[in-house]
Amino acid sequence: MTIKEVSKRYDVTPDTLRYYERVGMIPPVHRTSGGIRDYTEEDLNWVGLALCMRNAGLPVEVMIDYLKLYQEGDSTFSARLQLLEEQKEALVEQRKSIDATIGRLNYKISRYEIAVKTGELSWDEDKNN
Amino acid sequence: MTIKEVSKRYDVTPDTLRYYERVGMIPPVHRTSGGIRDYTEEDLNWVGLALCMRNAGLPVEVMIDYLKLYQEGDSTFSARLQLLEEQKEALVEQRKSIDATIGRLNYKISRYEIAVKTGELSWDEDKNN
DNA sequence: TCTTGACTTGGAGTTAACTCTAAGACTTAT
DNA sequence: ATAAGTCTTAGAGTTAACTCCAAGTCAAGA
Repeated sequence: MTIKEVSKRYDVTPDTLRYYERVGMIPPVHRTSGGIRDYTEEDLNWVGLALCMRNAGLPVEVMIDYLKLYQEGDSTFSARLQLLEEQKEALVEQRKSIDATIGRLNYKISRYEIAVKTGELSWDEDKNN
Repeated sequence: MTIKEVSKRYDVTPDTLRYYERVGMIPPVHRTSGGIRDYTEEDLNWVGLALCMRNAGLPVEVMIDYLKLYQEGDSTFSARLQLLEEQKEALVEQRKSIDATIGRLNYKISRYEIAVKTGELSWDEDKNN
């Protein structure tokens, strides 16, 4: 599969795919005899994992570290487990922040819905309008 | 309340507080006669709102736009409502990405827990280790 | 074979959000 | 009243994560 096709399938630019490979977020991608990238299923799985992590907001550095451990072989199982647990915890924390903000936005939205109807914003002990 | 105290209360640097004010994420903060920042309750509420938004990952630009609308007065109620709804939707989407990644991490974690015990990683139809 | 368009690389440029620096003003304790 | 420490500003510097560019290579059609 060409870089163009992969970029369409995952909705990401070819530049980003080359960047991920260059910095070591994914292993070197298979090439044709002419040196052109030809993604295998396994390459695609790595791309999918990298994008999943990035979409959730985890740093590029985390995937680089994970790939390094992976490439060092079976002796790094527990290090990989620890890395995964730490990143999961970071995401759980991030989800808490998001939920808190959604709650705050919901409150404001309900007040603005009324404000739009009545023409005035009701009094609020918490003055963040 | 001094910038130092505010920075401790919200666990953020004084530089960041000045930056938020400078770019217009929060209104100008009250000053002493000598020109030194002296945060009022209302100033603190704005700081709290700005940090809440930023912690959830919303861009600085969003808070700047919101404050501009706020400062334009009552004629912007519906624009503010729309902005808040859009940002809430963005957060709901972001939470979905996070949940998907947590799910993927949980699966990997469970496999690595076994791998650490047995010394080998069980076969996986999806090859992202 | 020649042209056209996509691919390659190394390296430079961009954007967002801080973060730091320098030079000077304010405040507090002696 | 003076020294030490904190505050002020404008503006430069940093970091993460792309994103773009130039010069050249490769592949497919006329």
